[in-house]
Amino acid sequence: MKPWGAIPAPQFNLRLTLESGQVFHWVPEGDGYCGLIGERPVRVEQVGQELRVTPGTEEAVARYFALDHDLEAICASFPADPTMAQAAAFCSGLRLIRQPLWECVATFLTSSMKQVAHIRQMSHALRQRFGRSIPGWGVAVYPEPERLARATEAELRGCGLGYRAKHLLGTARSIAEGAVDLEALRALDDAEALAELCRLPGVGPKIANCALLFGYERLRAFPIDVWIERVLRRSYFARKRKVTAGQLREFAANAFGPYGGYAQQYLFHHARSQPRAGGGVKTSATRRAP
DNA sequence: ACCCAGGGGCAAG
DNA sequence: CTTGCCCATGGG
Repeated sequence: MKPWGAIPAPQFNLRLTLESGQVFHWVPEGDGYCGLIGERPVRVEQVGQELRVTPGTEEAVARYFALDHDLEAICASFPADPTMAQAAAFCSGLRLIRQPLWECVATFLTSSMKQVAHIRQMSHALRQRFGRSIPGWGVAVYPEPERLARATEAELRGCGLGYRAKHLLGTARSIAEGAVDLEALRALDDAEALAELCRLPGVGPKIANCALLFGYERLRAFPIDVWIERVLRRSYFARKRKVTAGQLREFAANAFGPYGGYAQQYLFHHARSQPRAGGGVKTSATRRAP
């Protein structure tokens, strides 16, 4: 009997998906990754068009990595332009992960102004310090809002959060005391859910859209950060001088269709993987030219 | 609408 | 080793 469960995974690229800035707690191990899906420890490795996973986690893994998303239909819905085509080709097999809500909101809250390496460090520090640890497993469960609500700002700063400590504490308390109910937001439309998320301290339009996209599976959500802003200005507003944030938002909402979030993720990851584009090199996959 | 604090890893000097 | 870059949110 095989020591793993097998899942067919056509049109899927595990490495690309896990290293595209969606989640920050998976640890490379051998030719695969160890991590958690919610509270469940999982090891996953891709061999060709098959995933080999911890036995019993097949269903959770398939759902987490959204293997049911129809990538062909999604890519076919994108606007037909060279920028989009290049990004889609570069990101072939990249899927949007279905993340647990609280973990998603909290992690993206801490991501503001931070590079991937540091977001990863903060995530692991918070997990180790406040989360339930699993014997024999290198990654601990992300701490519940109730647990973080009992922490002090100084303790959170001790996890490397800096000024984000205050925001995470405030947000954890809002949720722990029921001022905002993340589960209940599932019933709202995109705009209403966005507004509710923005009530949380440290959560603005960018992070709220990340939560909509990665947590609530609102595949139209289009988070705009400076990387995406550069792509949009360069590729879609090349002739215009003054383009306001509002114009960019409006354009993004209309031009990329029902799967705009996928388009955004592909444009984002492609842009960040270009060597020295815009000065900062951020992803672990990028390397400087010799 | 504009301006700037804030924080620490990391690349560059 | 030291300097400067990164770049979301909130508050003035």
